[in-house]
Amino acid sequence: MAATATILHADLDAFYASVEQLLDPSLAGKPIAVGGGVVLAASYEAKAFGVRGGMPGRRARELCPHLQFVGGHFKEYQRLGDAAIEVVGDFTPLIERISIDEAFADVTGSVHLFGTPAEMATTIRRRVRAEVGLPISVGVARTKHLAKIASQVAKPDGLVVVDPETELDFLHDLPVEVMWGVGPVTRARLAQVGVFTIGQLAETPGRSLERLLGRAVGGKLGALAWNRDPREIERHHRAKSVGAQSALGKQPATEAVIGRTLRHLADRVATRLRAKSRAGRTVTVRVRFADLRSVTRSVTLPAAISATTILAEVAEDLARTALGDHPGEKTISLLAISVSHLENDAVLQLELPFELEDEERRPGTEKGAARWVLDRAVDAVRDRFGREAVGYGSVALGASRSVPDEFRQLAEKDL
DNA sequence: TCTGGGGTCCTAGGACCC
DNA sequence: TCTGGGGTCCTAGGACCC
Repeated sequence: MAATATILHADLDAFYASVEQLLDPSLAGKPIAVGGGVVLAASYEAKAFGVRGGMPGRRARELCPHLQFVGGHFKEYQRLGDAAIEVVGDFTPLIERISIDEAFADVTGSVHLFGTPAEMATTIRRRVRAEVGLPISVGVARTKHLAKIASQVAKPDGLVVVDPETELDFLHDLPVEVMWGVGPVTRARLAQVGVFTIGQLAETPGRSLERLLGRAVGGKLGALAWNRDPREIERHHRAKSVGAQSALGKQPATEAVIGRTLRHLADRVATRLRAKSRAGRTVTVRVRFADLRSVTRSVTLPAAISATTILAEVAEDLARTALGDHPGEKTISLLAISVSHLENDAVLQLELPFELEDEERRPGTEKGAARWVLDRAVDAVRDRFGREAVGYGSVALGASRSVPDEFRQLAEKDL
């Protein structure tokens, strides 16, 4: 018989909002939201009124007139999130952190040291509350997927252990939307064929699911409905892409607006690439129009790049192509740049041949190398004196920055 | 119910190669 | 010149997650 794994999923409750209530006890027990224009996180007291993350601030206020908005203490989120996950790390080195406020842990080999999984989970919850000051919910099960569902069911501030003997009983009464990978579209498609619970999903033939949802999603959901989840803990992932985006409200689709915004975004993306000693071959630009429809254009270069000016030029070309294909669109509401196909060691890429038509873009040529060296110099100055100390003339975008830079950094999934 | 930012994975069609 | 089959890469779009 195969050894049965035990996976634990730990998830801090209403994380940003709980941190704010911890930092300012007068907020405890009250409906609060972190954010302003958009709700980044809502306390459970606010959730009781229907306030949800991602909701426009105005809508949230309508639902909950006494809702109190608080500014985010972003550095504290990082510190306290790290501290909580470190408590989990005291029980096993096999930790997979999936965001600032949640992690999987494989505690299969830890039972001899720390007792049953239920005892470990109880201790983790008690210690996080005592040492960090925050509520955390924990799910324990044989698989990652089930552990994750268990922690959702446990919220707020609870613990759910799924006995391997009764896991299908536990799973099959739950609605399909608690599953990983079932969002609004998939939920609606399943509802159309009368599938609302995971049990009903399990009874649906695999062929039907694949026809309805596609091979990958259908196959995956069918397996998960029977709790066949082969995934193991992955301790470190490397980012596969690095990107940045900027919502613009409504702006005219002019060269000036697009150039300024893309240079700013290219600066952010390229700086982060260089900081990680990485570079990428594929550049993707997304343009969202006023009606929120969006198009993407991408190009794969013969060699990886991480220089700000080169990235900006490639991005501007792509944006021009995208807009050229939609001549009727005069207003844009968002621009984004993403770099993928990442390779290590940006320095080495300088030596590779490069065959873009434009001389200056060649990383292997003198001008390309000079740009890269200039970028590194700018990076170094910023490291010492701050990011605003020096820029490319486009960094002072400032005007409609609805989300603070600190939040952007939290959203960067790396590590 | 039209709201942010940073990501991952999948699909489908076409180009190109053997 | 038509025909078959398989594989890889690229591009565009979509669904989903935190």
